[in-house]
Amino acid sequence: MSIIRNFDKKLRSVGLRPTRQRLDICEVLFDRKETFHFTIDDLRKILKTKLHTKISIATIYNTINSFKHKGYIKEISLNSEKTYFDTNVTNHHHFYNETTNELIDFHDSDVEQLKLRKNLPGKKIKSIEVLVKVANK
Amino acid sequence: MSIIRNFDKKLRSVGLRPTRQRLDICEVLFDRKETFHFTIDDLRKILKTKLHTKISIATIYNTINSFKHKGYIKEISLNSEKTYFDTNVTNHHHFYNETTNELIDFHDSDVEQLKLRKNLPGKKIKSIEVLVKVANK
DNA sequence: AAGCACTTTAGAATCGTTCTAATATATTGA
DNA sequence: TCAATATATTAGAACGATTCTAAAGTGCTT
Repeated sequence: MSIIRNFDKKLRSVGLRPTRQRLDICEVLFDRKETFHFTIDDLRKILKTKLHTKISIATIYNTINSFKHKGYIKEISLNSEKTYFDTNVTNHHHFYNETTNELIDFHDSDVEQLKLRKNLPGKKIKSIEVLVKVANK
Repeated sequence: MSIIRNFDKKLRSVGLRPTRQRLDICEVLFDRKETFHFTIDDLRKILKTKLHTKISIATIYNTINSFKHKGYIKEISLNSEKTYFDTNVTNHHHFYNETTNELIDFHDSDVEQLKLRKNLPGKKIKSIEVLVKVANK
């Protein structure tokens, strides 16, 4: 059972046709052990240089937006010029290195007791994200 | 001692000349009891409709960027099309209502034990921000 | 009041992202 | 297998927030 086959299923199961472009993007995003943080431009460069595949910028945006809506990736809440995405969709948080623009994961278990004392009546909590900004000493 | 006088001092103390434009912007941002969350466009509208003052968009951006660098306001880490600023520069966090795009403060004391177990050698922590995304039920 | 530094301004430029509508590809059903 | 239909891709235009440019205006010092 090839990886391609898996991605094929992964796409079909959420109603997306497994096109060459989407399979290539899956390969970059999901064929790896570690969490992957990326911008659209990062992804575009990897597709070009590592996979030698040319996908139009519109398709890259379309695909990434689909994947986000389907829950395969998530957008990181962070104010930078570019939007960062994360292939790790589990509950976790980030260090953001302002010197290098690098993102590093940390897990719920790395924070003590993230319990809110305040609640908002009539609202439901969608997510809780912690962002720790750091700089090189 | 007028408010204008105070803003005059506030500006001079960080090396900014108290121009009409900057004083008008100070009035909108700082002449209020509550925390103020705003986008550039919010500010522009208030200047126009409430103060009946016309300030070029370039000046609004320049001033807000100066105020940010001087520590009089801060930018909120949040991925939305527009950048949000906050006149509350103390340690605190935000609820972001995705239904209404509204921001609501909550304080350090509203979160239990925000202590990190993980640390990054060779880095210094600049800020810790918690963002709780909510939606209307 | 003159001179200099700083500030404001309109409009152009930039850049990330989305839109458009024409072309191509995948899927379905006969 | 071969249309017919639905979905996807694409180049390039458009958009929108923000920054840049360089010319004109203002505030401050002497």
